[in-house]
Amino acid sequence: MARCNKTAYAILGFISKRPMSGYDIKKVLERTSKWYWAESNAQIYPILKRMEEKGCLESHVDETSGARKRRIYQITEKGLDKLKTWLLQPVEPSTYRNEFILKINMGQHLSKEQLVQQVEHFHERIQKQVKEIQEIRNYIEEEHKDRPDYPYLMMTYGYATEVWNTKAAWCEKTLAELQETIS
Amino acid sequence: MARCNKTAYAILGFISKRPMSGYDIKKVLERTSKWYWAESNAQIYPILKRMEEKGCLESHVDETSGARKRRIYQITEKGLDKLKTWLLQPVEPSTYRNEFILKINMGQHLSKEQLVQQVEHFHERIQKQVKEIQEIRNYIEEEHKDRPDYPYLMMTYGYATEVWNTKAAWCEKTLAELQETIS
DNA sequence: GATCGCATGTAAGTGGTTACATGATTTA
DNA sequence: TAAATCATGTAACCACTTACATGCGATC
Repeated sequence: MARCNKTAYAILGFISKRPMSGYDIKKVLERTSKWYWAESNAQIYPILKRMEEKGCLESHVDETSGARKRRIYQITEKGLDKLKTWLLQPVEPSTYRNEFILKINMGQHLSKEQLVQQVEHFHERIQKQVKEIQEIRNYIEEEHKDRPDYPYLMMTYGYATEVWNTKAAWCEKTLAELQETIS
Repeated sequence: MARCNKTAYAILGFISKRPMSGYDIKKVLERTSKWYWAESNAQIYPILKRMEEKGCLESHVDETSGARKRRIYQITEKGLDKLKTWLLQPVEPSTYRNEFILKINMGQHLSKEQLVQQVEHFHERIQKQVKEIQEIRNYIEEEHKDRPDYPYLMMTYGYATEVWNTKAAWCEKTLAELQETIS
């Protein structure tokens, strides 16, 4: 598994939940998963084609859909096999790139006020994300309790809530510390 | 700032702390920063060259070093200006790619035992990282209290400790939940 | 004299983003 | 009829990784 295209497996995984078009995948990712996985159109469409050629997906055109016709993809036996094999592989650390922490690390080159601004901006972003995650979580708890992946969705949203809240708490603590040294 | 090469700024930032060779940068990143920033040699060396051409860095060969001679880079006025300008820019969300959470999300395709294995493996990794971070933090607290960036290092290690501990706690909670539903 | 660590580097290829093109249908 | 939304797609370019090449000096 030196170089397995994770994006392809991600797409396979989302389609395994229900048949979808490329457009659907983009929407679903944006709405429910952008805090842990994102894709651009330029990735999605070529991968869908490639995976159909390989026999991991099959598709049909949805004649009932308006506007331009949608091509709906669904996972095949072979695709599901491949997905399951991948899911079993232990997750090895990939290169982290935390630009915010990098900038804090270089804090000596900024004034206290500038640092405070950076942290406040990050804090606002985190809080917005916490809110968004909470909203989707509530929606799923109310409308999708019977989904087969319901417990796993709750696990991931639980992870997000706890980790993001910790980040927010760190911001508050750090801002308080910075405030003290300014005055 | 549509497409500013963050890697270049990261390298500039680390060199701003003290003059270093490409080799040093790699070592320092690996030892102290790999939990939030990593680079490969194939990135570092060409970027060093390019930034010297642009006048952001200047270099000399260290004649005293054994083996192959080391080329030491240090930041210029221009480089420091560029770095500071970049540090002021607010950090916009970049595409997250959390393979572990992705796999948990697809948990319906795994058996409980397989899921437990995944979480345990992740847990071990997180714990190892927490320990590593703690070790470097202690080392810096004991040996580098007088560094100008000391308070900023502590902020970043504080962030790491809290966030990673939250991840570990989530693993423990999740494993307990999974254990219950198995037996 | 083999091997390890220091030190710098490159070729080839993959992965990914940005920005744009296209065109149909619905809504204002 | 203009604008928005649905829907699919591509060209060009940049970022990044893997794997390897090179070669010196110290150590075993």
